Amino acid sequence: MSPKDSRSRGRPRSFDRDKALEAAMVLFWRHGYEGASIAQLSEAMGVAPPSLYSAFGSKEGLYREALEFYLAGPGDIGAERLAEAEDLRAAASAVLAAAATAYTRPEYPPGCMIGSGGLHCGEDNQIAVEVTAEKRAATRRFVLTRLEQACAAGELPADTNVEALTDFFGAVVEGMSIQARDGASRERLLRLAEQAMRAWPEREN
Amino acid sequence: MSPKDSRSRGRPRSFDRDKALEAAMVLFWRHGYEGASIAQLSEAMGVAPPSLYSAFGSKEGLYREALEFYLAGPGDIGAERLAEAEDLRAAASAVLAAAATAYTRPEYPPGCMIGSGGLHCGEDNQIAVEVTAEKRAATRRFVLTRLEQACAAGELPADTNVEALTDFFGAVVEGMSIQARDGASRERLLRLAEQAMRAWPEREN
DNA sequence: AGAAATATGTATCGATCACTAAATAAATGG
DNA sequence: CCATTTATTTAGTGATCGATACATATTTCT
Repeated sequence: MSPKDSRSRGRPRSFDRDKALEAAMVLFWRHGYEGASIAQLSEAMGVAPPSLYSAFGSKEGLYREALEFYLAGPGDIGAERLAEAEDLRAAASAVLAAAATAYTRPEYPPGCMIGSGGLHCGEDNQIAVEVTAEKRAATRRFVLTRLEQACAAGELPADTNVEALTDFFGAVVEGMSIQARDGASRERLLRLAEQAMRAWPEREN
Repeated sequence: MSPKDSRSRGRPRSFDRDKALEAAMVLFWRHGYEGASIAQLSEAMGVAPPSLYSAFGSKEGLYREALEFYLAGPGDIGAERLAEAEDLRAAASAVLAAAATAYTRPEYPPGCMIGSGGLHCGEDNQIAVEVTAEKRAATRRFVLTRLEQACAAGELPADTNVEALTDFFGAVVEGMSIQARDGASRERLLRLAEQAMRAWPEREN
């Protein structure tokens, strides 16, 4: 099952699966699911369509793997630090700063592949919309769970509306992604994040 | 030039241009520029392709007119009230509330056709991305100008970073649009907006 | 009435879409 | 060596894309 397992039978794959995935990720990132054609993907990946389909199953399968590749690579803004940090407010600020950095990497397309991706598709490709939305939803669930814990532990004022704070936090991240796509600089996004943190409750104790 | 001008020569148009535009707007709104095909648009508008092209020139022309139709109709969140209101902070809050309402109308697709629209297209359709981004940019320019005036007039604290506040405000609106697309209720968006307003400076005088 | 102008319906256009059938190449197992 | 297995190459599949040619219908202008 694992790729480095004892060499399986048959002709070995002639391309680097991760390098191909990286190229596909960039194309989907920049042009969206429908905006990246198999012909373009095939060319950018250096993999002819039959091999592409043999390795990834379908365009949808390739997209799903590209999303995972993104989340584990340039799309990782370290949201898990919310769960580890002692100072939750500082951790939230650090996540926003990481987003500002991640969404303005000169070597990658601007914005977030997930936060502002997969929003629109034709009727035949709604699955791509759903797959991307589920990634956003998973992040929001994670943040909400963490904020509920924090509220119970007194790290947040007892009257905090954690759902509203979670939604707000997600909206800022997603809005930053759109503004990055519109050309906002890293510094500008960092100042946006600083402004947003004024809505984050201060510690009480 | 005007449609109700003295009847022009030639066979009169047999469909209601605004009704057709409304149908096109809804399709573009829900599926995006590339996700809405001419065949779907033609069917939804009740207008065969030759008449469609005769009336709107091209798919891009139809999209541009649908955007204007949207801005003047269900997409109007009353941003101009920022310029008129005495209490700028209350006006900003009202705009966010109007956005929460506009993005969750049961008779229309969720979210904002512009705020979270036209973000991704194939290389041949980048013009649609640019047209939509320019609408977002125009709104940001308007808000920035207003906040600069307010800062000069003492309606905002003198040390306010108006650019950061403008970007933040836009990000919240755009993030609300994405969350609406993801199924957030109107009430939830209103609470998000309320949370966001905590980052808006209080009056000093 | 007849000419000019504009819109409509029918029937497509070539290009591109996601995807694959068939033959060939390159590896392992016996 | 030969069978088996898997990947690659070549050359396409039918479907749909945005857009249009052409003939016809309906109006105004002279």
